[in-house]
Amino acid sequence: MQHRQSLSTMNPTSLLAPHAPRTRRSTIEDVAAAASVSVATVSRALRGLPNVAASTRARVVAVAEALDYTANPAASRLAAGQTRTITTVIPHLNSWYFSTIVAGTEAICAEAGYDLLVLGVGSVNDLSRLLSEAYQLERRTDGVVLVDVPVTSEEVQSITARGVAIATIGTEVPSHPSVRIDDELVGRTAADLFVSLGHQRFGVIGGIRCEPMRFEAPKARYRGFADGLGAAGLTVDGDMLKGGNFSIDGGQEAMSSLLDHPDPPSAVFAMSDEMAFGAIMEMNNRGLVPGRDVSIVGVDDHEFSRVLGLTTIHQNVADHGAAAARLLLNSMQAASRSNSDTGAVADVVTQRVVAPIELIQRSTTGPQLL
Amino acid sequence: MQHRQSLSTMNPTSLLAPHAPRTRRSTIEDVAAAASVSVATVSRALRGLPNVAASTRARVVAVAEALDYTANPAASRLAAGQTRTITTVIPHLNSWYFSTIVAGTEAICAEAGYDLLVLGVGSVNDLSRLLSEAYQLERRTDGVVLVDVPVTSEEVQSITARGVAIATIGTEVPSHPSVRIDDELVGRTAADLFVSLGHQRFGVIGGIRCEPMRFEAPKARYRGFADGLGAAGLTVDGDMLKGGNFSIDGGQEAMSSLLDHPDPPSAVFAMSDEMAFGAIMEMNNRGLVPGRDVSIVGVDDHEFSRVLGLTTIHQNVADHGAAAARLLLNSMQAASRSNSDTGAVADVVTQRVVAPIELIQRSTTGPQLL
DNA sequence: CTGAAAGCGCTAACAC
DNA sequence: GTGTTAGCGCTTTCAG
Repeated sequence: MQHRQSLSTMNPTSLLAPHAPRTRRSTIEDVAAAASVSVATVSRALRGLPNVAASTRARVVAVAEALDYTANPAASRLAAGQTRTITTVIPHLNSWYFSTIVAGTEAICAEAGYDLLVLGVGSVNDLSRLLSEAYQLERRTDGVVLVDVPVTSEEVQSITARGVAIATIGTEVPSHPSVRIDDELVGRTAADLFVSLGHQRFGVIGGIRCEPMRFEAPKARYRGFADGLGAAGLTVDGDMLKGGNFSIDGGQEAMSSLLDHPDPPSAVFAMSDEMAFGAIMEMNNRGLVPGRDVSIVGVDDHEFSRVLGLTTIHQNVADHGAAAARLLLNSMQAASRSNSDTGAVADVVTQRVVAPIELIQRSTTGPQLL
Repeated sequence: MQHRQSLSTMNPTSLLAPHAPRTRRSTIEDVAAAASVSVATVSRALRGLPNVAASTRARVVAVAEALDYTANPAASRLAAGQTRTITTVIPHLNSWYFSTIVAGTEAICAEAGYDLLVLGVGSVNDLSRLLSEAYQLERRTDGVVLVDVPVTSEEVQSITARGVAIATIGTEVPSHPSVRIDDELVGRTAADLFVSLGHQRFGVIGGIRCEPMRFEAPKARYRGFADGLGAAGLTVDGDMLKGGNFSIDGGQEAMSSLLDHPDPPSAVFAMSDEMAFGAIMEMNNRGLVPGRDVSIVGVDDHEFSRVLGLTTIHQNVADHGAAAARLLLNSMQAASRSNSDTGAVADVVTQRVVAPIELIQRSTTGPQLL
């Protein structure tokens, strides 16, 4: 299969491979020829490497532009062993929280010239598929953003051993960049609010249910909530903690069982807005008015929260996605520098950012009556 | 840089390229050697091509499995000119409608062993970036799913000319597979509902605003709505059609101006649930009760619609994403077959599916009072 | 049905 | 600073 020759000797489209482009693309050789330099120089010039005379670089860049030349990604990947692709690994795609994160990540990747691969890991098996040798993670991506996916240190090991960079959102893993919020503070904020409103009987809708609780966030939020109440001499009953599965339906069921309790709560802390929505639905069904009969606070500041007037603890989710992408890119860059540098690389690689949160009071919280 | 040799003569990790994997991967040559066949045979066997003895194939497959071998995607891409990647092109990532579609598409791609690239095209310029020669669309993807992105036939031309397959969602382009709903029927359904409830004064919240209306759906929905009313001898005032931008805020503003009208509507057709949510917010602000003071119907059956009790016209968005992915995959397959076949390929390539819709009555619609 | 060999388009030593 | 050259790991003619 000799493209060049067939192109010059016969109908160019006749015998090409099934999916071959119908239009001839310029290659690095074309640019080299047109700029009267070697392909190596073109490669260096275009990638901004040192060891290229400014004048040469300018000429090469100009020629490349004129020829609409860009390196064939497959070829660079094969030759360099890098993919210029990063991958977001997410539990569900169809939830506001996750898709907003992806949006933030996508923006940064696009800006940096990286492709973004999206990988849903609904069940735990999916993660192991990703980690299996056969999947060839390192040949598909230079780095992964793990979004609220719990990983063991062996799993992290197995990823880094392949030369794939890691950043996490919502969780932290040792010696890798991460962005998260202070989940204990989230819980404490909710508690403080309820305490200040004079509530005394509390319910919590968390994430726990059947699943062996591998997620840290719910635990931390609960801890913060209990601590906050404790500071005011108050407590939550163990049986007032219900699992809501971070879904609307789960939130509704949890609220239902909370309200069925002989001594129901006057204030409910839902660990996500979506669960709070379900809880509010259940209140409506029972003719209860949020903020009057029962107060409820959520977490996230989902775009619909203001529609319902939900009091919530805001976090800037899109920013988290973007920030994690930036950290990941930085760490990859630092890692590659470290190979040429002499030894000790600064731990820019291990930045942990704890993003701010903010209580947004709307109408679903009010003072304890009677 | 001779990997093989350095590996056998020295510390394997010492002189590798910066990002080279730390663990040696098996290559097609390893498999060939272990199975005592040529690399060509391995390649054929593993890809299920004909011209391989069943016994040979079985042996090769077994060996490959034992060695955890999978082809290096970059190498296959370079050699074959196919990427085994498909790309979803979407206006916004952070909206329920779009992210749900992506979720559906992702599932199918994963199943088929394709990678899924996500490309946001917020503004129109982004589309032209994708189409620019320099972006090398065909070297990044084998096919694109255009989700509600309006394209001219020149743009379609430019994509197919590169050998990239196309499928669309929400729109149709000549001779390419698509999945959409019957937008006129959507409008008519809304109209019929209002008519049956005895309403006479109508408002419409559509997508139009400043932007030159390139989108077809809003137009078709409006047409259907007007037709449906017409069949009952009713009409919509031209100044009762407001642009809501398909966003919550837009819906709220639109509703606000509708209600400010001297003779406000008793029934409002919002072309998306999200706009309906904004509209309901505005009603709440004014102390109006949806379904009693003003009826409103949305489109989509967004997951929050049931929280608000919104009457809406349901469409199965996740299915649309999956269906489009399947059609795209099929058409790509058909296209590659057509190169080896003699002539005429069936027009499986051009399937258009019109997905069903369903009216879901909840509490935001009620009979006309007084 | 199978093997040999020529690329795909680029990057990275290594020499000059 | 720049050119030469040897691969990266696969696919695909072309012979047999």
